[in-house]
Amino acid sequence: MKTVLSAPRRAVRGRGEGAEARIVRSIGEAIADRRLPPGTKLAEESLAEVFGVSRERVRKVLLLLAQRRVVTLIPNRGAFVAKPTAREAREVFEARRVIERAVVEALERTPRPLPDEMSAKLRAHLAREEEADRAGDRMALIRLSGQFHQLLADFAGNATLAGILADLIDRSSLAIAAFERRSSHSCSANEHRRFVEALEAGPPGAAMQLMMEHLDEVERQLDLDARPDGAVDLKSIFADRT
Amino acid sequence: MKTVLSAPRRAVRGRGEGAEARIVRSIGEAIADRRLPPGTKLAEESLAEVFGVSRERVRKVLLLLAQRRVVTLIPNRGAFVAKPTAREAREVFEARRVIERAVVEALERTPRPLPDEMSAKLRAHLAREEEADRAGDRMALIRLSGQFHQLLADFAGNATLAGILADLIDRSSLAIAAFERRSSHSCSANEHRRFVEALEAGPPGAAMQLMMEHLDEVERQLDLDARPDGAVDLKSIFADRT
DNA sequence: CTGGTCCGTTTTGTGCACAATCTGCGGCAG
DNA sequence: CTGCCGCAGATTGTGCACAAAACGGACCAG
Repeated sequence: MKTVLSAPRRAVRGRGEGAEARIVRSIGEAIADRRLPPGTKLAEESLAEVFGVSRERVRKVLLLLAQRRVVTLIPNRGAFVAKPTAREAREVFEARRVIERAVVEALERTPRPLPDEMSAKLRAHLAREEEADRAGDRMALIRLSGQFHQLLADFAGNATLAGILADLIDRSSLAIAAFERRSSHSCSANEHRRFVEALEAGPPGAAMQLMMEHLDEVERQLDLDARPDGAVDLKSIFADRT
Repeated sequence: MKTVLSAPRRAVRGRGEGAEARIVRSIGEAIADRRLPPGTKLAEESLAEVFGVSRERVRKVLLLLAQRRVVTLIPNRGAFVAKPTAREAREVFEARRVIERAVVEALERTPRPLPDEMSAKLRAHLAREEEADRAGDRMALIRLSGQFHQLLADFAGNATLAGILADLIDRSSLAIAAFERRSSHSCSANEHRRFVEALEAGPPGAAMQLMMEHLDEVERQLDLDARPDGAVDLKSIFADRT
């Protein structure tokens, strides 16, 4: 008699091998999309209910997200969507410039014309961005904008760097959510298209130039001198009083 | 009557707020020092006993280390000291070049002469490296070598980048442990001293040049064409057989 | 009205017990 | 002798129960 074949047990709500990865992605996307603004409390019980898993699984997920600095864990208080400081925001953008410079350098080293697959994926992505732009779907535009940079990093061929950049992109979203000016309307789609065109047919260095300006532009649209909502730093306000 | 002041409860073995951080550091250092070579099994029960904490705390620590790619978690098999592939090793060194280039650029932008504190700390560190070198204390030399790069990153003033580099340095240690040539003797102390001298008094760009050569040299001392111990890639060996 | 204390409720933290899975060894059929 | 099956022991995974801590409102004194 054979041992009972272990029946595949996937259908159960929220279980299985990749359940944690799924929840991490789900929460991560919600944060990147700004559906969960910085400072939002992430109660374990609620999340467990929403995703149909046990509380300890949620706890594990929150620990992972905290490691990526996307959520902040305060002992005995719980988990909150991270609210970066102005300093941290600047550092994140600086780090992005450092890494994306290397990404673009790698891309500029690939022989022209670009491989068909790369070119096709880039153009398909641009199309989706412009589609979202026309439709006025701001949320989709934000997500796609991040994915564009991620796509470039993937093509650069260094998975380690790409992984680091992925975190930084998520944290950029957080910084933008925390410091965005009321009036700002980043037309990333446009700048992305110009970058791809420069990469495919521009003179050497043109793509790099555009990318650096693009990143500067995104950062410049933030109001990094203002304090993030409700987090007035009393210490700095009274620092020079006697 | 006031509420009872919460008595400090630190003395208990392994407990308290920072217990996990302590264990993470402890295991991290052991790995960086190569006392725990790649592939070593990290059994939960044993670690719990060693550090005098419960198994679930160890479990949490292992999850954190896994996130940093310093240990590998295999479902239902346990935790092992990570054994990087040759490709991953190359990627890590590439990523280090990218980040440390930015670090050195920042350092070269600081006005000369260097601030006293920076200069003093660098020289103190060099002294310790040379001391370890003379004493033939290879383990200390390895640890100090990593700390040197960490020190530079801290001075560069971007804590985010410094944190990313910290992970990469740990992973470099793993790569070195996995791929080091028998005969290699990296005289990092020497190269570090020359770098500091160039940074303090050399012409612009000299320090950068030395740092890039130094990183290349470290990577070149690895045998990245050999397979890591015992992990023969059967697929590639039989790839061209019919 | 202000400030403070107390206490019930809610939320987070931790240990424990049990379930699931893997590993190694011994026995047995061919 | 070889290969396979199955069992025993050890190790990891997960849910649960309880402990600890924080929040919020009520109450009260000044």
